[in-house]
Amino acid sequence: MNNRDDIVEKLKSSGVTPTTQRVEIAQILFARPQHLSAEQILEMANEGSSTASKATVYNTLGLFAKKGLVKEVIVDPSKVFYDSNVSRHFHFFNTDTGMLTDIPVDAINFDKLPELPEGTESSSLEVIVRIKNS
Amino acid sequence: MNNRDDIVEKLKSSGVTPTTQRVEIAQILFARPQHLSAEQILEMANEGSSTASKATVYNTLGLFAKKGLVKEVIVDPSKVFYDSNVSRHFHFFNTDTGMLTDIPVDAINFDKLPELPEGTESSSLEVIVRIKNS
DNA sequence: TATAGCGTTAGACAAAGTCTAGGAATGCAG
DNA sequence: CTGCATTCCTAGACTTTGTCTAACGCTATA
Ligand SMILES: [Mn+2]
Ligand SMILES: [Mn+2]
Ligand SMILES: [Zn+2]
Ligand SMILES: [Zn+2]
Repeated sequence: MNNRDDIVEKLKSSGVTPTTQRVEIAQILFARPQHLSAEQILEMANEGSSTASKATVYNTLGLFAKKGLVKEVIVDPSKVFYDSNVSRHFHFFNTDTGMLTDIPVDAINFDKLPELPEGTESSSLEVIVRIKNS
Repeated sequence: MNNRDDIVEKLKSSGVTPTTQRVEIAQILFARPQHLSAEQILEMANEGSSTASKATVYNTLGLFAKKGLVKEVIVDPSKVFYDSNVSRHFHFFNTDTGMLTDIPVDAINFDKLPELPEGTESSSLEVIVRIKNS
């Protein structure tokens, strides 16, 4: 999922018109499974010759999230992380370093889960293990 | 844990000097198990005759969190919730309403948990079930 | 009464994110 | 080709949550 054409296809098949800026941002995100903040993506998008404005980066990340291309991870009170790994998994968050790392889905097993409140449906189940350097 | 004297005792026994403002904020929080944002607490603290500044509210919440009197819950990208229930439990977060509700500890059971990365120790294990109205 | 230490305060400041209004690109219809 | 509608992008103003600073208050102790 690395070259420009694959990315264009990926966007199209999610119903996202592949504009220059969106493809650029997608290339940054989908280069590998990773957790990036909007500000990091903005900076990376403006390193090479191509550019993208702050508004476009935020709009695009919002759009990608809505289309299921990335997942928002909310663990740091000061910024949202965008996760290019949308398969089911969990997270370690190191509060000393601010680093977010994956916990593979099979490293955790539930043998009991709660019933949802009346009139609601689940949109995600997140497990966050907060860690610190010992 | 409701009258002024109990609260003063609770603060003292956690090593927190019970100043007027801290007692006021503690009374708001410990009236019942609840999830309040800093802005809500600031507003509530300034409803009656007593007052507390923004800086003091944030300082106090940070101090309470450090002393284990409240727990910060990070689920909403725009604000931190302070949880006056510090016993082990988990959360539903309704993304439609912004409401945070408790999941009792015994409603979830793990039969497998991940090993921590080298050189780290766990400071908390959070489960957040994001829900929406159906 | 002097001094020290801690706590509180107003308001400036910082950082993440949103919004607005206009301009650029694109894709048709005439 | 030209005009027009639609979608997208953009700079920069703005909002919100939270932090910081510098001065001031309060209390205890000598
Ligand atoms: Mn924040
Ligand atoms: Mn935010
Ligand atoms: Zn991840
Ligand atoms: Zn709770």
